[in-house]
Amino acid sequence: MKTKLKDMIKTAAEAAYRAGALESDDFAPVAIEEPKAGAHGDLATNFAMLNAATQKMAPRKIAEVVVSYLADPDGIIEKTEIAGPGFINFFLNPSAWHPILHEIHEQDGRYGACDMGDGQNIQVEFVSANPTGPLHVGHGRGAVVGDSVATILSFCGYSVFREYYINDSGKQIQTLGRSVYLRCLQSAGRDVTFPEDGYQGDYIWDIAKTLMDQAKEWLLGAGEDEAVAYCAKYASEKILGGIREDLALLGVGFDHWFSEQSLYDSGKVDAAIKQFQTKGLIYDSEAALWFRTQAFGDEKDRVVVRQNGQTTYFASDIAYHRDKFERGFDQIIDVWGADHHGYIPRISAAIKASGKNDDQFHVILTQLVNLLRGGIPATMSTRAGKFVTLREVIDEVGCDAVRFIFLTRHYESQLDFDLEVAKQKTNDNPVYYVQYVHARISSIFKKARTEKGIKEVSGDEASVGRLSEPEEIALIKHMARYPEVIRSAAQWMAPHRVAFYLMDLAAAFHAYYNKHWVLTSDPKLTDGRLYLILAVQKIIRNGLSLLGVSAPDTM
RNA sequence: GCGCCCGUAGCCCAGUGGAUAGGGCGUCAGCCUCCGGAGCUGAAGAUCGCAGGUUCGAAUCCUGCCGGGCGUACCA
Repeated sequence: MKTKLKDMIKTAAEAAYRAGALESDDFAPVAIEEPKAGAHGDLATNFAMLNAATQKMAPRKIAEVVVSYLADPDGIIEKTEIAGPGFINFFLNPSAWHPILHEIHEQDGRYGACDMGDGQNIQVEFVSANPTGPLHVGHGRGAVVGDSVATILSFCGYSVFREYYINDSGKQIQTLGRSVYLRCLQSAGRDVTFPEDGYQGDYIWDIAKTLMDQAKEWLLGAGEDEAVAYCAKYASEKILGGIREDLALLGVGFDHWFSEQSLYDSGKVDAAIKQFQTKGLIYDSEAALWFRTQAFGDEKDRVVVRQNGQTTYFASDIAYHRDKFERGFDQIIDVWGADHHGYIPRISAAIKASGKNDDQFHVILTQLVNLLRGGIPATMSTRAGKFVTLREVIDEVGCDAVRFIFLTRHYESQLDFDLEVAKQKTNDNPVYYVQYVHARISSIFKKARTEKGIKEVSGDEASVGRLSEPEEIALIKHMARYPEVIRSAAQWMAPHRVAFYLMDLAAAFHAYYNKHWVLTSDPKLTDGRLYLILAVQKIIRNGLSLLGVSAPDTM
């Protein structure tokens, strides 16, 4: 509808210029918006104001000229008004909105999709939590945001690849192995001290017990290095398996789980360091190797190989991000917790040093999550010892509610996640409000079939033409907005826009439902209304699927 | 100190330079003879942190300040 009107305005302005009524044909792009106040019409444009300078005319005068040259072959405009500083307000015929319904039904699950991405290969790397402990609720936020962004981008024509980077190498895995090993020794009654930097959680005890059941003799007899290495491998695989399960429960899956260790095994870390060394981007100082990140905008240079000869996490990350581009991705998106934001300049520097443009690299920083129970911080858990795990939250609250709560805030605002609120089935927790629309419509159709004997909905002109109630037109107008909401959600990588849209649509539906009867004694009117609410249901289902939330037929 | 994010009604949050700043919770007053009340209608409630600036127009852009969070490793 907006594009249609846009074209009409552009055509009118050009016609006015040819007729000599306007001074310049250098027009600003036409922007159409929906006025907040109904008295300002269905749609409006600030076209006249934007062009006041180039036309050297008063905005209201320009508006008059444009309106007088406006052609409306389809008769969609009921009337126009010039208002305020020079807005042109359009009041449309209600019937002008009817074709939207056919569009929705024809495109069905693809309604709102677009080809914005033009098939570009885009990689979304998210979660990537170290396999040294269970996921917590903050990881859950990154998982849900990353997953939903990926789904939306895919819906908008990008070829999306989801990836999880496993930090299965280096110091923290060593520490994990040592922690497990020491717990094994302790459980065998050996008097060993457990270091402060070891992993304290109860899950380490659980793993140690399992290991002792399986290989007690070997563990206690083997050399320490060998035993620690074995424990590290066993524990990290075990924990990673748990992480996969937790994410699956959240409806999050990946195309590839990328091993950090594989970068070392294939020599890609060494290769990256060597190549940057020959380019003079890595230098030797104080017995360590430094990357010249400062030359690319970082506040200081960063170490890639430490004095002790070990590479840093940054070294493998350089290799990893190079590898991403070598695999042919046009765009890469990293979803990180906000506590890693200081890492952006150095990764960005590494990418620029590799000859890539850093506008091909985008970081989504999800702000931290405060877990509460009834308003009180719920940092302590009865089971896991240290913190409440993501798994416990999903088990208690449910996947749909967890996802929706994460997606009803912009990822850049901090989030208080209250377990008590998340379990409530009130409008404090709007996932149910939206799902309820879907279930309610299913229920109406069930009733239509069983009690009215209605087999199918025709949606022909005679029935759709009966849709003239203000609430009906409001619903269709709302649904007409859906495609641009999706586009903006993709453009800004902001799934919360979809969530808020769905809540608004749900409100419009509930209001309609409360005021008007769908299953009337008039078959044509009933058919039109069923056609209308079926469209609403499709969009609710469509939108929820972009958020990874289910659309139940009964609740 | 420096860097990043956030300050919008009692509380939680939307808001793409546009007209009278929107929802939800909570509060108050109402709505079921019949499609699911996990619903609807109405009311009260805001100096958009503060002060400047940019322009026809600023919650939105710029500068400074004040709050809060996070970061500032040869940790990950």
